Amino acid sequence: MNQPTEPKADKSGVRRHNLSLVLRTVHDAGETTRAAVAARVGLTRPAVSSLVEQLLDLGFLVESGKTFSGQAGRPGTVLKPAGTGPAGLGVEINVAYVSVCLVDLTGTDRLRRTVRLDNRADAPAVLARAAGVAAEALADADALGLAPAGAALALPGLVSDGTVRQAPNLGWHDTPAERLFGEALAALRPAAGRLPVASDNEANMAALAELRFGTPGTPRTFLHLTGETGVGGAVVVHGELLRGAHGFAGEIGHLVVDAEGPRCRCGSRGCLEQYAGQAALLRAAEAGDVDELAGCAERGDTRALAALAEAGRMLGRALSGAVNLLDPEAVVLGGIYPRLMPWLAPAVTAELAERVVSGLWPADAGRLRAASPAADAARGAAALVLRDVLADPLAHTL
Amino acid sequence: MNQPTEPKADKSGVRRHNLSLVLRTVHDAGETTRAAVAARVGLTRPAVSSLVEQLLDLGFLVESGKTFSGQAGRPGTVLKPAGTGPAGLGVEINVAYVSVCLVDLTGTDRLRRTVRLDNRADAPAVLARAAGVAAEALADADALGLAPAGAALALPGLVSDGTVRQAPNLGWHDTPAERLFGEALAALRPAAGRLPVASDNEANMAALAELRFGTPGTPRTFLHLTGETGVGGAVVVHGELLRGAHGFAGEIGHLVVDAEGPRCRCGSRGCLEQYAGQAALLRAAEAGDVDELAGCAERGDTRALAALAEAGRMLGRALSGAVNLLDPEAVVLGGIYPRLMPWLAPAVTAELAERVVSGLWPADAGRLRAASPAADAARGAAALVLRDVLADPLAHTL
DNA sequence: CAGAAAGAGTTCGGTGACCGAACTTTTACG
DNA sequence: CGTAAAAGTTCGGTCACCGAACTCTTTCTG
Repeated sequence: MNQPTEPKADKSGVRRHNLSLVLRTVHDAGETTRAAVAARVGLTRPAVSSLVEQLLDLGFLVESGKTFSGQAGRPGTVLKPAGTGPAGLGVEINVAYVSVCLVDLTGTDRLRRTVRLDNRADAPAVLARAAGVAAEALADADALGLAPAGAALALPGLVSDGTVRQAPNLGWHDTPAERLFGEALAALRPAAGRLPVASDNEANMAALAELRFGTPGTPRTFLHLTGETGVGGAVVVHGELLRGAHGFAGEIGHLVVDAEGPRCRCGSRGCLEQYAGQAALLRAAEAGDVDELAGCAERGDTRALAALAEAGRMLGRALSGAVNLLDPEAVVLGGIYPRLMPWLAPAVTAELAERVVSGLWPADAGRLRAASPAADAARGAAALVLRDVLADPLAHTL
Repeated sequence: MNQPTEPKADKSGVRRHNLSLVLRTVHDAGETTRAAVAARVGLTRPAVSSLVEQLLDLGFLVESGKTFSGQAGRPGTVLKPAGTGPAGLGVEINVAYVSVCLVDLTGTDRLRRTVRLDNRADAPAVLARAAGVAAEALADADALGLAPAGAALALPGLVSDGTVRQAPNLGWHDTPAERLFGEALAALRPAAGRLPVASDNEANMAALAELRFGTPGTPRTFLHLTGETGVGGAVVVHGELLRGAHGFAGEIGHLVVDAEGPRCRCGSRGCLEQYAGQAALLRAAEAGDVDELAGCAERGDTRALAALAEAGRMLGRALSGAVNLLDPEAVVLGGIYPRLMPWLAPAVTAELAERVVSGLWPADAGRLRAASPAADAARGAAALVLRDVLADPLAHTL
């Protein structure tokens, strides 16, 4: 009985909602006019005018010239999301690097800073180094005319409530990452002291990036797999991340594909990760890295092709379960998989076709797709911040 | 770009929202007063008074006496959901029976009518018979002071957009069930002509029933399995059914537990259903029905115990995948399983403990639970209707 | 090259829904 | 019996949107 009931509605709530609605409408369209927005969302033109005026004042939108429709009638004033002002700071911390980016409201990557370093170390130290990189980015933000509205961390592990519950690849355990990062950043840049910090699993962030920056036509309900050392997964339903009860949803890498298979570090046996993770794949193909593997496959190396086919079969098997359970419109493969698609896809597709309840997976083209190269976890993290801004622009002012 | 943008907010929308909010608050509490509602939802007392007055007028709430707090101060007027007026009509159509119930706003089953008959027949005929049973129930509704606000069908198959895409156990295929049922009902009872008809898969309806009528303390994010001829599944996240892109989500029965296992009628191999479905279970235990199976198990029959242990293992294996993917707070087993829990649960629990990513499934008591006997699909269907009423009481008036 | 038509945007009075302060009603307590 | 406390109501104020009427800018028409 103590769950926080959904909030009441009152007139200030109406205003907030409609400000967000108008901002998101302009954002989705890229460019529009007041009248077009009004027609789209069902508000009257005067109401939209008033909302737009406020959004202009606050720096979320800019006017730029007039439309040339060729039609009769007064041309409209073009509205666009502001390229200056509110921005999202995305910070990806991975085993071998930290990558930071600043993305503005138009969705363009205005600044990117990637530092290769070994993060399998003491969590506070790693987070302090990441905060250092972020601080450099923030130092440049002013010159770019950007005012970061928040920071988000993409982390390789189970994340809930701002804490990394476990991240085997980093050797972290119950690390309050948001707090540590926030404190380190505030120490380096007092001006950034009040910057809200969010965090999530890198697979979720990558999925968010795909949603926001992926190739047009990406559906809004999909499964996203990230092939890295292990196999990360995320579930997006109707444009929203499915986080589950504790924020751990999406662990596709530990779906069981062979009950009696090899022991996995998670304690189970025969997890997908043991067949389709980067480590397993390279071992089976006797290749040193993914480039080499792709090269071997291109040259028709039997061992490489067999390893890829087997990995594809296992991916398909695990995915068939996930598809039966979640009924997505598409499955998106990211990380190392896009490069290996030609050799993985046939086995994946075959397995899906055989194992998914019929009707649930019509063999349309494009239901199995490679992640967009533009969609990395750091940008996804920035998108998470921007999503908050779009959801309640007023909250990100002052 | 053509997706229906979320609706604008305006003042009439505020009113609708707050009417729903107040109604749901009273509903959740069972009994309250205006002042308590105001404190709970954050509206002022005058605002709540106005909203309550309208809800009283419309017949959604009733006043009943005064509170006796023993405290100083004027006692409050007790508010309750009306036991007369709006009601939900739930209709479950299964292989061997049709069950209809009328549930009022207090959540009590006011009328139940179950007819055993063989529904493996021509869909229009079956739906017409079901409409007949529903019409009888509606005929009694007046006497009970109930005004059905809608009907919902629980159907054993894949349902989307009011149509049964496939229902192997009934032999249906692309059957426009909502329309057929609605037309048959209108023919029998012209007064019910405008009754909106909804429909969903019976597993989803059962999950909804568990959510609404289950034992108190049922979490709001859970997996629900229904053991019947096959194995149905539903996913509830934060109190909402997860339906997926086309409405087919939740097919847990076809998760693969043994890639080389027996062929399933879905076309795949080694689906959970082949091990833990009623048919498979009875076959393995050489029992005629579930009662007999439970009896054998009670007497320590080795064959029965082995069959149950094996089914439990397979259930656990499939569930571990689903838990890794969805991070629920609990798993609820319904249908034939509650009766078999003592013999199933150990194997299920063991398998979950081994295979779920650690931390994601702490071995709390009550994370694996039997469905409440009060939660059947017909009541779930009625709950679906009532949920709509609670979400927008004004829409169900005229 | 007027004049009409059309579409974008603004002005302005109206309305509905909630807020807040003050008021009334009802109970308990000393 | 007076005071305190809580429930519920009354009433004026405010805010955000609506709708009709208006202005402004462009294209089309004869």
